[in-house]
Formats: sequence, structure tokens, C-alpha cells
Amino acid sequence: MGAIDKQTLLTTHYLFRDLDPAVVERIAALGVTRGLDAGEVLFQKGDSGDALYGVLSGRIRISTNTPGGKELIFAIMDPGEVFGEIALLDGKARTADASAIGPSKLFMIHRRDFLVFLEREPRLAIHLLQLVCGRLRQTDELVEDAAFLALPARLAKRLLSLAECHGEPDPRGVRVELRISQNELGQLTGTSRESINKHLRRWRKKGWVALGRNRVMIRNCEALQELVDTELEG
Amino acid sequence: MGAIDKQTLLTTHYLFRDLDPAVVERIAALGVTRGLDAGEVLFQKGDSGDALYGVLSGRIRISTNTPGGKELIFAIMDPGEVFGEIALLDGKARTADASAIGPSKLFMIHRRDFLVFLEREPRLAIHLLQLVCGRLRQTDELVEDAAFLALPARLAKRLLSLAECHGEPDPRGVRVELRISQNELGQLTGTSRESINKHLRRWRKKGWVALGRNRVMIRNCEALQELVDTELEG
DNA sequence: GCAGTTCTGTTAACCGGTTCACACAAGGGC
DNA sequence: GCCCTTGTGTGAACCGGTTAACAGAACTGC
Repeated sequence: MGAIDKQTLLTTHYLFRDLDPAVVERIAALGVTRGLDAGEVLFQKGDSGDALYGVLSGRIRISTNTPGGKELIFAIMDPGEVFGEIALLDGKARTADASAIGPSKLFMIHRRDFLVFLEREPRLAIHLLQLVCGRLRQTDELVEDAAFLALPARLAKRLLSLAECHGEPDPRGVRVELRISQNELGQLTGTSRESINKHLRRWRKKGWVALGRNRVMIRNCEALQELVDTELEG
Repeated sequence: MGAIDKQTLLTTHYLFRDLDPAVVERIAALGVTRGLDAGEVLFQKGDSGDALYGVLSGRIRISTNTPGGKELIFAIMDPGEVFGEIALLDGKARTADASAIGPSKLFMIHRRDFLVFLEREPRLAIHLLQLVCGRLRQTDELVEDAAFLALPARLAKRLLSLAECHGEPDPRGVRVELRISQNELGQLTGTSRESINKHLRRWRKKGWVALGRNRVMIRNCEALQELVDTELEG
């Protein structure tokens, strides 16, 4: 679902699309395609960041975990998205783990190659700045949500944002089907699977969602959105 | 305490210090000094970001609040620190409020002036990238902490990091005195003042801290650090 | 110095999430 | 098809933070 090729990534993604075609061609030449099996680990927190990645197909989970066994999912990267820029840029350790959710293909460009372009292409630096700023905005919002929103609103918000990025619109129309387990939803919202289950069941009773194994079908986006909005005001 | 001047900021801060002296001089000429009274609001979440700021004296609180009246403090900026870069760079709305904690003086450079340098000084862009990456690392850590650490560990961690930045070493040596209210500690950790008070009292009983009005004296950094470490493992 | 405000200290009731413990359903591999 | 793994459904006990409600201390303004 949604697989793209190297050319599409380089001409579509914000980071590259305004660059001189000759430069894009050189980047395409330097970049390597890499395949990952389901569950395969791309890098781990603490590794030195020596490459930038773009997702061509599959899905990559960006996460961390405690020695105690808890896991937190920061983001799920879909085809067309670029990640790994922080450690690449400052040369320090990776801030999270990256692993393939299913079999995946990545476009990969090494640090030393990338930095050459960065020095010569002011536009690339500016775009990269915007990319990182966007990330920072997202992350700031996560911090806010964790502090201001109770679990139901946090979960509703997450479901809605997942629906935007990863949702497959139901053939019949308005509904959106998410392929995600309740356990993963717990890791995305920082709570236990049981709590997620409790709220989803409650919402199922109201007809807002339908549930299946590794499936959440959203049947009433407005209700979920309203839940988020009212919580922000109260 | 700790006030600096324009020249010191421009020659000391990572963002500017490697630039051509002639460029630094031009930036110094374009930059304006602005004073703020205690409590005065510099900008609010949603404002368009038209300037970059550096703290010359005083302290600036970066925060957000809900319509419901809760407030979350993202950071407290001390003399020598630069802030306001996100909205400046992407031209979108400010992500948080900024207000002076006490009477403060800022160095301020307008967006249009700054962007001129940004286009012509690749090194400035690279430095700015590193600055934003550093912010992103900090914020990622905040998200992790919120998900993995219970209140005691979160509070201990915050106290220790405040001690590094804002602490005034006690004349007698090892101890560090923080000028902060328990209410603000609550806003920094995303919890209520009462909970903060409960844990601080507990720690006072153990001799790890001493308390006063708008004061927390840390008397045993190691104990607090160990509390953080053991919680990460458990 | 007096009044008002801002902090800290402290308690009890409540609520929501966690943990632990299962039963059961649905795929996957062979 | 059958076993094994993985995921959902569900309840009870527990625990920690919140809310609400005060008392008193410490500063601020005038």
C-alpha cells in the first residue's frame, strides 16, 4: 500500500523538491536503496547517526524503551516521509530506535555525502531547518497533550491523526480503518493496553468506533474531535 | 545576577560565535535592546514570529496555558540564551507564550534582517540547525520522561537540571539554591502544587532538600540522581 | 505598620490508571 | 487441521495524583 520510488521521493518531498534538478540527480546517484524484513531493526538509540532515510514502502516505527520493558512510540513513518535528520545533523547519538513494522524499503543517504550538499546548497539547509522546526512543533504539542489532556482526549487525538496519515478510507465512505493493535495505541499514548481497551469499548458502545483484531474503525470522527475540543476548554 | 551585554552574547553564544567579525558587527548594529518589566508579556502563542531574542539580563518564562487555567512551563531562559527561533524560521505562529519573570533586558533581531544573513551565511544556517536539533533532543526527552517517569523521578530530574542552569551555589559549598516556587515546579512537571509539596516535604525529612518561600535548597544531589536512575531501570 | 496577596503546609475524599489475573478469539506456521 | 502465539475482553485490588478546603507564614504596596 502506498509504495513510491526513489524518483518520486526526491521530486515530491519538501526537503528536495525545490533543488536544482542536477543536484537531485546527484543525490539520487549517491543514495542507496535498502530493504528491511518485518521487525528488522534499522538503528537503535545511542547509535551514531550516519545516514538520512526516506521511506519507499512499508512502515517504520520510531520508538524508545526502558530497561524495565516499557515502550514508547514517537512516530510511525509512512512511504514518502523522511527521518533520521537529528543525529545526522549534529553528529550525536540517535535519540530513538527505528525498526520496520512490516517488510519495508528505504532510500538512504550517508552523512558524509549529505553534508557536502548541505554546505553548497543554502536552499537545502533552509528546507532542513523547516523540516526540523516542523518536528519540533509536533513534539512540543506532544508535551502539551501529555500535560493537559486526560487519556480519552489523548487517545481520540491520536486516532484522528493516525486516520489522517495511515487511514484507509472504508469503501462505503466516511469511515476510516486503522491497522493498529491496542497495545501499540497504548505505547503511542503512554498508557497501558487495558486502559486503551476500556475506552475503545466505551466508544464502541456509543457507535463511534468498531473494533477488530489489529483494527480500529473510526465511524464518527466528529464525536472524537469534539471530545478533544471540550477537554481543552474544561 | 548573571547579566551580560550585547557583545558578550554575540561573541559567546554558539549561534554567532564562529561568524566573520564583520558580520557579527552588522548583526549587533541591526539588533535592538528591549527592556521588560516583571511579568510583562513578550509574545503569546499564536502571534506571528517576527523576531529572534537573546536574554541579556533577567529571566524569561516560555509557557502555554489551557483555556481552563492550567499552565505548563516549557523552559526558563537565562542570560546568554537565545529563543524564539522556531516561529522565526518557518514564519508560522509562535508555539508558546514568553513573559519576563523579573525585570529583564533582551537583545532582539527582526525576522527580515535575520533572514538576510541566513541566506548569505551558510555557517549561520548550520549553527541554527544544530541549535534547533538540540531543542528537539531536549523536547524528545521531555516526552520520554512524561511517559516513563513517575512524579518523584520527574521532579528530581527537573530540580537537578534547574540546579545546573539557574542554581546559585551555596557559599558553604556543595549545596545549590533554586529560586522557584512549588507552584512553578508543578507547572514544569505537569502536576499540581500539592503533589510537589508532598514530595518535597518527604525529601526534606530525609535531609535531601531544604525549603523556603520561593526557595528549594538541594543538599544531596546524589540521592536525587539515584532516584532518577533507579526509576529508569525499574 | 497594616492590608492584601502570594506561598507553603496539610488533610480527606475521590477518581482514574496500573497491575495482575484470566478466558477466549483469531491468525500463522507446519 | 492443530498447536502456538498474539491480541482482545474483563474484573478486582491497589496506588498515586487531583480536587477542595483551610491555616498560617512571608513578602508587597502604600
